Amino acid sequence: MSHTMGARQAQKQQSRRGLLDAGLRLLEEQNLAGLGVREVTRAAGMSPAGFYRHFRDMADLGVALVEESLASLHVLVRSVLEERGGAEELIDRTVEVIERHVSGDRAHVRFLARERHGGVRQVREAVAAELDRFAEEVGAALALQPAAEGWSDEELRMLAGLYVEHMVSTAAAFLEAPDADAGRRIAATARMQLRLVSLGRRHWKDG
Amino acid sequence: MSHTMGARQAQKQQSRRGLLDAGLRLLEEQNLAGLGVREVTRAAGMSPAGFYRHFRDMADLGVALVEESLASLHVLVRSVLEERGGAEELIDRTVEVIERHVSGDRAHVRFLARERHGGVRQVREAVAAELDRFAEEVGAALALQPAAEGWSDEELRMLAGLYVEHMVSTAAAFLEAPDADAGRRIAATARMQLRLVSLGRRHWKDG
DNA sequence: TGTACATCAGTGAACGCGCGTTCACTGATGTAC
DNA sequence: TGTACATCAGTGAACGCGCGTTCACTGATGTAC
Repeated sequence: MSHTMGARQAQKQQSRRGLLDAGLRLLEEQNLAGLGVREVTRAAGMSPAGFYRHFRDMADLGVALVEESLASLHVLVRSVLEERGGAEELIDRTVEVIERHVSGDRAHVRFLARERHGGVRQVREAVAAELDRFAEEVGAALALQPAAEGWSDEELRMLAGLYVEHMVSTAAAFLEAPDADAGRRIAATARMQLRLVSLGRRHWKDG
Repeated sequence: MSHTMGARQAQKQQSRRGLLDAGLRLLEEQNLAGLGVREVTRAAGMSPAGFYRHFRDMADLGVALVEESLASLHVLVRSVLEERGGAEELIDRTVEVIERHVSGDRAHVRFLARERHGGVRQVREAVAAELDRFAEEVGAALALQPAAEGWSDEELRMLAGLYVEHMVSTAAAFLEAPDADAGRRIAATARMQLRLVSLGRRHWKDG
């Protein structure tokens, strides 16, 4: 990954990207478990044997895709958490950011949704581990807010989990939206749901 | 399905069940898209060609599994909706029912979680349609509660959607729980989340 | 009840095919002097 | 800078294998009389 990379390494990186991109594209319409070495190399314009210079097998390629999928999600979460402003604007921005992310990086989001409960254990575990890290990150950010006064770690984790789950299922819903109108309805629903959660949060320490 | 079924039809039904059961078992560890005709018939003790007396192809078998998976989920939703009692007991019972359902019908629940965003369009659409029906059913039940006074249809649908999503993700979490202790933590978190949603609901019409 | 014919769930063999993986290879890139 | 050797990403052919699907069949069940 160093910038002092020889021509050979640079070419190898490029081939690897070619395989990952071809895989990602093919995975929009099928499962990782059903994806073949020959299929990916064909789509990437490489001979089948070449695959093994980059990955041990398909699961290995899958794990690499999880890593880059979640790297891009990390950017999203950060940008939501760094938002400032009142609760309403924060909710609007959050839903906007999710929608934009899904439309800008469809393939990665679809891959995550599909393989999160998919048939390849290593990949499932990689996704679960990363989502847990998100929830932690979100929990840490929540802890810094004044509204979190008096909340225990457990309570913060539970709230963070609720937000992460909501984010994931909203993203999945956007993914399936057949047209712009459906997208608008999903966004409206997601905003209301976040508002309801926000209300619950505000009154958590009342009763 | 009539009780006046000849021996021939009864045997055919039994073979069909054998295929469905074998498929369901194999699908605990892999995707529908990766499941083979030969694999299923082998597990069911039938010759490969026999498969075609029952299903057109694997997607067809998958759709049949969605139907029975959701029939069993329907029972669960009904039993939750028919609960009476205070909010706290209702929440406790809901989480209990979900946990019991997951441990009693693991294979069906896993199948739904896996194929909901899986690689077979027909199956994905069947699952989505059924989950929508659930949300409607839940919404209709919510509308009958005194707490729903003044709520618009849209608001009720949004709340029902939140509950259904929460149910699904809680079920998926139970599925992955490695031991009883993890199960207890998941249940505790789910209860708190439902309590928070319940609070939000109570104050929805305040502001 | 008995007989003759019809139905059809399940069989077993056969087909052509694409798969994952291996192997010795080639030739461009890298390195030592 | 030039030369001789080493490295190694990618090739193309080959392998054995299990796949989905078809087909003519068998024999138990169903039906008509």
